[in-house]
Amino acid sequence: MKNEKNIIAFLKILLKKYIDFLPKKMYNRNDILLYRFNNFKNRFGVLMRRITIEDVAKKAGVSKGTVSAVMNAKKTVKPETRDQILKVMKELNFRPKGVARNLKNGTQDKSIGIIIKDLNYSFYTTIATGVADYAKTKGYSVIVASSENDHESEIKFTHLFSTKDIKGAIIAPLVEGSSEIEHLFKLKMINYPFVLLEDVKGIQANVVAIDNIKAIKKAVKYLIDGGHTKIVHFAGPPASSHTEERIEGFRYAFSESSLVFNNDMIVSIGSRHEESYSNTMAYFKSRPRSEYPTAIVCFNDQQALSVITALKELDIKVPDDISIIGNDDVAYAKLYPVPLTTISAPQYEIGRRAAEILIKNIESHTLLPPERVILQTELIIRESTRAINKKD
Amino acid sequence: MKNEKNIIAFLKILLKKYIDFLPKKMYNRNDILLYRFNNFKNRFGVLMRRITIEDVAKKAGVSKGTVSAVMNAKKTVKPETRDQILKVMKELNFRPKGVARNLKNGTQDKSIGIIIKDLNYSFYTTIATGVADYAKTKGYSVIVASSENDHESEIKFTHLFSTKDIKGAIIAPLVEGSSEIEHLFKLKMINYPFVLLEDVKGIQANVVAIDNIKAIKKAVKYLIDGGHTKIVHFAGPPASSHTEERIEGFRYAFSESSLVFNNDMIVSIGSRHEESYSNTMAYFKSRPRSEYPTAIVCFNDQQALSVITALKELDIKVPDDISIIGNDDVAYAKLYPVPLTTISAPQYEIGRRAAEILIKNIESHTLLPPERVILQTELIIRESTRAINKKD
DNA sequence: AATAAATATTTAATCGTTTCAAATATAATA
DNA sequence: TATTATATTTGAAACGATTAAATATTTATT
Repeated sequence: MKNEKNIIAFLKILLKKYIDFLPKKMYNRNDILLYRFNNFKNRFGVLMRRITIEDVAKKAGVSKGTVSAVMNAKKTVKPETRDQILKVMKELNFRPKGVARNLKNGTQDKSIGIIIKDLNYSFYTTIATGVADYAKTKGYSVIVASSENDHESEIKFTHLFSTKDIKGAIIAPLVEGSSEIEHLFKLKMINYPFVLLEDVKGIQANVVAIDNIKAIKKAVKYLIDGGHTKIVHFAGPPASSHTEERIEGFRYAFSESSLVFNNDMIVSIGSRHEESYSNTMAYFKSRPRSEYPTAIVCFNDQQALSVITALKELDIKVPDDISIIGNDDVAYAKLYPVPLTTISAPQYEIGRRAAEILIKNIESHTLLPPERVILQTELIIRESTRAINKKD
Repeated sequence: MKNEKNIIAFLKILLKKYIDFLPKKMYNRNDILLYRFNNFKNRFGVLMRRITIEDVAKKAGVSKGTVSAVMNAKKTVKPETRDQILKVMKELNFRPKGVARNLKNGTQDKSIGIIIKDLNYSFYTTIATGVADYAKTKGYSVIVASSENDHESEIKFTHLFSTKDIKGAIIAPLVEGSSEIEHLFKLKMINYPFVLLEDVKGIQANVVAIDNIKAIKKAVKYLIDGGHTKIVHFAGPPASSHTEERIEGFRYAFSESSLVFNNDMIVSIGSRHEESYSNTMAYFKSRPRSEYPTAIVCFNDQQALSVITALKELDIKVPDDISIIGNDDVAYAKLYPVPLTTISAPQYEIGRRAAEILIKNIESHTLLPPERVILQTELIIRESTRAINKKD
């Protein structure tokens, strides 16, 4: 207490010096102080004792038990006592610590988490929906975390889940280069149940994934059978194993045909709209019409839409001049300006299966051996592709 | 222990009776037992003592401290001891309780939660992205929960967040009828910081929202100024206050014009694709061409797309026959078959502001008075609307 | 006024880890 | 062998609430 006063005094001095760093007059003087105080505390680890139920009890002149009773809406508390306690709680801005509340009689609520890569990409949110629907039938709530393709975030979330008594996690892992997977090993050590949505080299774990390689092979074969010879792949973001596998599938398809693969057929254009749009523009502007491909296999539907938009701009007709194949079959792919030929992944099913395995593991008393489920994709033919019959 | 054996014996009997309910031979005999056991336990509340660090310590012949050291990767543990402990942990399938781990030295990680209504609706995921981006600058992680328009889920999630030491929550509240808001009062009682994304009658809290009424008024006025007289509003899902406010705005717009409003102008068609598509079909098939409206103000862009799709099917031209206005300005609205005229809501900004207020509250030592922020929208005119000059 | 019954409050044990000073074992050195 | 340094392990005290049992207080009943 006394120490706290000293710190405040000290801070007042600091404030005079650093007042200009404050966010524009959003706070009144008092709040400025507290705001700074918090910042300072966080930055320099000056610990301020947390307000506990005991403080409230003392100030209100009752026992901890009574305060607890108020918080839990027990009807045994006399109204006047109750009011007094509530008042003190407000005054002290008392925030009971959730974990402590649940320590004694382990919380009832069952919940699992899913870590996806991109919150605004329907591929992942559809998976999450599959997870949520299945989980609900088993009485579990689902919370979603998105790493937004940041490996550090992924680590943070695995830690968060496992320390907050979220019972298990489904993870779309970021596998970059030789990939840091220490956090996954940590989970394994504490027997924390989890399911991966992509294979991760070096770790034995439950996996539910799609067969990207076969998927792309199918798409390429369809184009080759349709008479296409000048085919390219517009690849996705570098750090993704989806990107890698799709490239591999593309390459692989050629080994089974009479055409030969070469590296110029892989064009990395990303999948964010602005990025892939401008990369597409650049690609076509930098080469003569005679060198245009007749077909493009896109990384995903989102990217395909950007490509189609760019092509329209360039006055290249789809599919007359160039055929386009997407990937994912998102909900609105059939509504594109040109209804999109694409590879449909069973996103919802992925989520469902992953949730199923996860919950089985959560509820098992013994450590279960890892499972591996690979789901197949389907080529959905719409209007963005056409066969070429005249060889040129 | 002995009791546990009895239960297993009892279960064996039960099993004989209910063996047919088991999932198709996925488990070996032993697992079947455990699987059923868990089910049984959950269903009838037979509590099986949880495996604790003490069990591990005892079985491994060491103290709790040593086991803890292993779990926390301290380097002071002799390798053989470590291995032995890890082995026992696996054998017992020991899962340390997260909350207990964090009890002593309050977890470092700072996290906030957001409860949205629909994980697959970009309006909300964009808000969440705004939240996440701002939160990140303050060192907070964000987890997302989606109520999927289920009020019970919303309640569950508020409880989940507050008891898992998620530091605060941003909530897109479901306000149905006279609305159950007890859970929000509970949060207030424990001074749990939260921000609402819509006004909720009867509760004083932080709110960051958009001005739906003004938004729709603007849209309707634009149509009326363009000479439209037969305007209808395709309303959204019933339980949403967005739906209500938009209807109100629509109605209100007429009171400021020379046209008169009547209830037939409000058509409830929902916002899920299948639903709004078929409702649109039904709407037009059930009336003669002469009674078609010349303009439709849609609940949101998603719905607008379904409507446009249906109209195409019916061979009604947009905007030549009917003008369409959306709502939200989602990322792909400009790429629609007919680039969509729509009302742009500052989704990202909503998220940012909400996060800002939330974190300010979290970090304040005193209880701050509630804030209310109403953000304005903008009418984005594209190609799905046109003016009518000939009066008919 | 005495007693019983109903209400309200306190006390003390408890949840399952982590922490860290002290104890002990082991290895290195004189 | 005794001494010192180093490596391991132990064990009790936290952490911050909840809860059942014990106690105190008020109200009702005779």
